[in-house]
Amino acid sequence: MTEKPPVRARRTTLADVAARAGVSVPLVSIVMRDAPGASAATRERVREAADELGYRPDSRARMLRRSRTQLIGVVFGVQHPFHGDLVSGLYTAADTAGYELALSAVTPGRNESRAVASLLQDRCEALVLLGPSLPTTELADLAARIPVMVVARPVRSKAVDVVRTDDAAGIQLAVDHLVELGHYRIAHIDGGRAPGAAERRRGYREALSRHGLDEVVILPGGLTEDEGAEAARHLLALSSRPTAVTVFNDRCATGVLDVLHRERFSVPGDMSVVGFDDSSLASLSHIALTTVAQDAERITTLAIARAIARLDGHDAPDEREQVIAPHLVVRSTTASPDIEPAAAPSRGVQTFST
Amino acid sequence: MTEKPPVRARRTTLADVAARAGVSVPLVSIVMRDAPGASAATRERVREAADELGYRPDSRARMLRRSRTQLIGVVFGVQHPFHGDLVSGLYTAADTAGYELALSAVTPGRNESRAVASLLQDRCEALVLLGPSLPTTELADLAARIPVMVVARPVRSKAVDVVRTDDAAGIQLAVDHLVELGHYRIAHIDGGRAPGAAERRRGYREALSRHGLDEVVILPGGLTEDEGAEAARHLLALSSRPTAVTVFNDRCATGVLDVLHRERFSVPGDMSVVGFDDSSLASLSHIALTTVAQDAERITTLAIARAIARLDGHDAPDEREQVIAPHLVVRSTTASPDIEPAAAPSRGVQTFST
DNA sequence: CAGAATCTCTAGAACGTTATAGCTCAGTGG
DNA sequence: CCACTGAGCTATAACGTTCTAGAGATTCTG
Repeated sequence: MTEKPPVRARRTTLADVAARAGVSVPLVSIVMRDAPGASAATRERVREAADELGYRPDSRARMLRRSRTQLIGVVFGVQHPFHGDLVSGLYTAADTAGYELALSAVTPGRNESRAVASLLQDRCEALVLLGPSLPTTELADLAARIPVMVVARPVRSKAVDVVRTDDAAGIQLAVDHLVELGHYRIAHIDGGRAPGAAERRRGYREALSRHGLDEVVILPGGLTEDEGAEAARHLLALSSRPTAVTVFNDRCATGVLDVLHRERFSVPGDMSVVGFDDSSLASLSHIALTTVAQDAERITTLAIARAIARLDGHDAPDEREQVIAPHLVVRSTTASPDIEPAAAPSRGVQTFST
Repeated sequence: MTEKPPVRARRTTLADVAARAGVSVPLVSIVMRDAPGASAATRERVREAADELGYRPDSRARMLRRSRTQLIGVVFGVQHPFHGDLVSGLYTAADTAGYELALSAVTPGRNESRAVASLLQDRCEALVLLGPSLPTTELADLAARIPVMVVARPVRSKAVDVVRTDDAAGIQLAVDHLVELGHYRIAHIDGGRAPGAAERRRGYREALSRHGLDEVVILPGGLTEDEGAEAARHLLALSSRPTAVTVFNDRCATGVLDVLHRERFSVPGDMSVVGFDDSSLASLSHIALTTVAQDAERITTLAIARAIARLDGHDAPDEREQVIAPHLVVRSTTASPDIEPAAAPSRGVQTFST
């Protein structure tokens, strides 16, 4: 019995610290929580003992004892770059409100139902779902058990709260910008069945009609670079070619840009391009995509605030769906259609190649 | 006292199920865990009661009572796309081994220390750190408390386990491929202080000398598209221009490609480019980057297996550092340098622009 | 100086689960 | 008829924390 392989010394607990400091267990708890009820001298002594033993509170036991777990569950897609921005924002919002976050990822081998189930086992008090693809009925069922915040997807059910960008207004900003520059043949590359795509399509139509333009050109696109590239080829094949295009998102727009470059079109000389998301892609200096920025910070702040309001019993029905205004970030892929770029070797090449 | 605002019905517990089924609490526990010690008839009855009440086990209480939490903590960067692949792999590996994962993200406002601290509070049994930037001493301190697996970064300390790709071998694969195609002026764009960069640099040097090539060209690069673009401009300005280049990672390589296209260079006609990571970027049809693929599935499987081995008390010192062989994915950005592409309008343009 | 208020601390119970030990009852073998 | 076995179930005690109630000491108040 000289060797005990997995000896794994028991974690130090409040009881260990209490014994070392010569006080009771609850008093140590009081000190560790900075709760009132201990003298300064004792606090000092207890803290010292805790440090010496390397004490770390056990959040499982803590949450078990408290009625409130102060835990908000987040379901996010591990592939989607914009979810990264949202998760960052959620962390800071939750932190300032004194809540913790429990992350549960959706991966190719782990669907949303599993992700949600694990968060329910962890006894989260509320759930934040980023761009969920669960059917509305399941979302409603879930919301019967626990407050549910859906981010970046419109949901018809009244059971769940929604925080999302005003997609229609975003595209309208883009069209306004293009019209102001002098464009009047403006196309839209679509996101298909993706969350928000229908709204953006609608915004495009409305903006055009508001400006008295009737040449509606909607091309099937998608969420990825490949789908954008495909759409761009169709765009260039049109008989009366538009001078500008609004694209469902930045990834898709990057695919469009790539095809334009390969086909020797100058951007923005021959074609202005506007994306959507203001993802890290867009701000890259060699892409410099003009794009519609979603206010991730505001979205996440509101989602957390609303979740906490629900937990506190404040149900404001008028805030069930919060639609956040986006803003336009103008970079280098948009310009007036009639101005010939001063030093644009590509312009000549385009003439050469057509 | 007619209204109780946050009434929030208490979760159903084992006791509720037990009362409904007319049995004791421990028996319900036995049934829910599929443990031996209950008759088939009783199991049926208990399960029925549990379903009716919508019972969900409380993982906090469960983990508190068990000595083992069966929980592995993962620290990952929310920005880094490759971490997404790794997280996916970790989920499936942990799942098949009967472990749960606790995710903790590193964001601009949440550093690695905080991410680790929160996992320690959750009483994870082991930690998996993806490409951590913590100093070696802190990693060693951490490893004194809990088994630590470092993924995708070489660490000198013997305290932590490491699972990583053989970066040097990866670049050597790339160089071998290029030499085979007939290249002999091959440059390398560097990753600076990034994890793995030093190894890749070394692999480049060794591969060149193995092939008897002495024209070592190492250009400062980085992890991002912008840094790749910058490096590409330096590359093109070289007096005796290389015909091929190996780049630190795919993002950086994308920046290189973009500058090459803008400057009217044909890829692979005028310049072959090889990336590293086989990220989703590389496989996009309009980029089609030849690249060195890291075996994410194998890396994650080994990391989980090793963590569990540690927990079971098996410490195999010879497996402290596991170096995984990468493989080359050949796409369309590499070709022989002397073959003029058949239909390459850009070739003429390049001549035109130089 | 009595009584009240305040401060500092402790005892004990509780959160929801599971491990351990023990109970009951049928069946079995001597 | 008794001891024994084993299956099926229950009582009790933990896990580590925090809440409630209250004890003892000190200070304040009139």
